[in-house]
Amino acid sequence: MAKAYHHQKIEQKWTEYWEKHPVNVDDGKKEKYYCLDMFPYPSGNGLHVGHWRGYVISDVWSRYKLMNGYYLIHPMGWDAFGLPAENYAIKNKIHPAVSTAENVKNIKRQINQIAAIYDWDREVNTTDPDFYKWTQWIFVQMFKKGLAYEKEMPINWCPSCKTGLANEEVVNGKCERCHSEVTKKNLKQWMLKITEYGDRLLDDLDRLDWPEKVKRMQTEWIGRSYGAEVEFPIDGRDEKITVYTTRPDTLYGATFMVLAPEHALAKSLATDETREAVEKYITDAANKSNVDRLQNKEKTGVFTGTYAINPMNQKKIPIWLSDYVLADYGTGAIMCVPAHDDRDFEFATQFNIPIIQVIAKDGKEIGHMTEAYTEASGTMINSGDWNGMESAVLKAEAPHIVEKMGIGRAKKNFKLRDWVFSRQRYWGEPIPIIHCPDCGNVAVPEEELPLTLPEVESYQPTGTGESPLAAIDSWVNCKCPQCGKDAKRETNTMPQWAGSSWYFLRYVDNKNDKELVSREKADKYLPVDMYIGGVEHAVLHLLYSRFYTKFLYDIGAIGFDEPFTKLFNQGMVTGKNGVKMSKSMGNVISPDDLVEKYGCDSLRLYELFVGPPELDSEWDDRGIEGVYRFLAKFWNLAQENMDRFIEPTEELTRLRHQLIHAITTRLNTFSLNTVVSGFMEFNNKLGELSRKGGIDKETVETFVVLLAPFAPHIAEELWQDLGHETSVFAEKWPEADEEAMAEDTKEIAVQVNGKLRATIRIKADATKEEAIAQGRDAVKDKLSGNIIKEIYVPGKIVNIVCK
RNA sequence: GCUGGCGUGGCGGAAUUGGCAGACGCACGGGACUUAAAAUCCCGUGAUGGUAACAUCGUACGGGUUCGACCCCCGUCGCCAGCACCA
Repeated sequence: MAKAYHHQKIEQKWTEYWEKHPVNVDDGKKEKYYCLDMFPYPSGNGLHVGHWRGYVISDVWSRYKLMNGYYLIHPMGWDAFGLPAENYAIKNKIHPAVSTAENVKNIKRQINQIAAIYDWDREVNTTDPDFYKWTQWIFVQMFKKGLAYEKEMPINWCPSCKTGLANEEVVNGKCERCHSEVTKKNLKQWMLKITEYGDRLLDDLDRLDWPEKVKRMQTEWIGRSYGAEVEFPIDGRDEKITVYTTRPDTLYGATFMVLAPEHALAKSLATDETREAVEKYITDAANKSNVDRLQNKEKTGVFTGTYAINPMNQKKIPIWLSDYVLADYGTGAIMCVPAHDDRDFEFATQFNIPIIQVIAKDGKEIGHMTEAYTEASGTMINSGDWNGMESAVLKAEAPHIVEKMGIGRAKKNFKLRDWVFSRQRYWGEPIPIIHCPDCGNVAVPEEELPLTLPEVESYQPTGTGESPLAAIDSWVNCKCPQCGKDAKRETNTMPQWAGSSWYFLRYVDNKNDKELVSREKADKYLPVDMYIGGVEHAVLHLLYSRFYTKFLYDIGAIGFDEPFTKLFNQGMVTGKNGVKMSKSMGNVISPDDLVEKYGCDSLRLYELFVGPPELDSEWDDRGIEGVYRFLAKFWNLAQENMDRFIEPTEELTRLRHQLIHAITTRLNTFSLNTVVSGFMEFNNKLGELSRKGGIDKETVETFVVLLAPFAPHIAEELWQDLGHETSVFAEKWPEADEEAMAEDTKEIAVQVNGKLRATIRIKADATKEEAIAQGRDAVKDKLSGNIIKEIYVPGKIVNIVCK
């Protein structure tokens, strides 16, 4: 009786073996390969099968690279600052550090069930003072370079989380985390000047092997545009209003101007007649919530009573206020060309403002326009000297023309805003700044870092815009490091993104107490070759990390300026009907029971088999039975043949090489679901051959080697049973031999008039004439009329066209 | 509204990118083994007609290009994602 497949026994055995005999060792000669998972937040809920998927994908890829001769950097750590731990602390009066440590322990246990080859010596935790010392150090360097600055301004405020938010954290006017409606609050904030890196963040996307979708999202988020700033004199005053436009070619068509209600000149433009209405409009606009502004796009506005002069034709144009103009983009003021801009058209129609067409549409002046003509193509009309020019050409030249005229300049703009970096919460890195009445803002001296988070009695956020740290007098009051006078500490903390913006650097040198990473190790092991995680971070974490990396490159801390060479976004695993797994929906599937029942190897395979790795997949527990049966079948097949292997036949050798080829190409294109189906298909074929005449040892061995990255335990056990004393992971990934793969004959389809009528087996080297002759013969009773054409696509098809 | 992606059996999904549609798995049906069940193994399984060989239809819908279209082009519908007054 052959040995039976006991997954628990085997998996335990090899877990212990790998513990003692690690398979991934740095011999100093191998090339490195850095495969990184987005590190998890240690949630109290533990992992569900969706989290597993990403980790399985990265481990399969890592083990594949290992078998291709690389030394792997494949680390894991904890993104452990953040609100859930803090909210838990508020509710249960347990220090976040305590609950976090418990959660880490549990999730680490779960992650170990995956049997991924993580190098736990490299583990990092963003809440560890030895780690956040460097998070603070980076902030200090940014402060010294003027990239971290303090500013009071209306920022996005989540009334439920009671903290300010970055632009990136506001989704459809709601808090990214808790989905409460975001309001505006005027707060003094630390900001990071990410806009200074706008061009590089955009241009360098070209160099990255990332999904186009993510690149597109970042491109749109950064939102670079080219145009001109043009100055419009105010009628009867010495002042000018500067506007930004991407369509300076339409300058002659500007029939009015609109300022954001928050514009510095807004109030002063009112006349005695309009003052009351203007002031009311400004107040109303200030009270409008983000969601209001987003959902209600009907144009509102108020005429200031004042006019500007169109600098091209000296015509007087009315100045209006409207909240469709954003205060914090461009100059907060726009020139309006209703004939060629949808929004201006809507506004002009509503308020009866003249519309002047300046680009001919289809060579014509339309007269009464019913909609704006927004294309920059056509001949200029009603435009003085510019008449007759092509608008597309003029669009590019106009910025230089206005510059020469002394009324403006070429200008580029970004949608990207500086990063609001202060959080009014407890569980984050304290911002290492001291406010001195004489010296102003002074950085905490580097030798005093880390500035540790003090114990606090109440974690409750105050809601006033101050962090709970502000209540600790003994901590707040300090001496200025520069002049020694009484001073106060900054009490805001950093956002959760701070630690995750650079953690991947620390893994390669996590015990260094002199530098955040040594240049030697950074040069040797970085950057990350493959980064695997969900798409939800497309513009948050991934943009911030790129910014941090570029900054650290600029100050010479590291020698590369893009952190992640290749990115893979795995799809979500959902419950029935595509519903996201969540505690409240009650549809969370824990991997623990499945590992117990079917084993780690089966769950690993099923995580891949459930669907294409880049797409969302619905979890169905029943499907795991299928992969379990496959493993058990393969196991039995191997065991039964152990003492009766036959010599390799030509067919077996061919199949073996075809398998190598199929698995390798599918693996290289990340088609991991079809890798698994490929294994199953081949296993079925082997079963058949085994019943018919037997199978050879080499084929089974190759199968085991190929299966190893996917189902490592069963592969090791079978490898040992096949008589090997070293780990299967010491094996080199096999190569397919083209010649051995080739078949002497091939089955091809024969069509008549494009319809399948027969299949024939032809010699692989058959000539066109031979193939067609054979094909014609096979369908001779299905031909009617005269043959007018005969087509042969080598190795694929014969098609006979008759009429 | 704009941009991008997708639409294939009862279900999850394959199809070497223009060449035999539905691989593989689930589910279902039949059979073998068993006192019986479970497990396991074998066979079948897009629809319609036919005892059958076979024929016709079939990749959201309507058209087109081609010897040949799930794949390319034009139009329509539906779903998903991102952005959302950025001038």
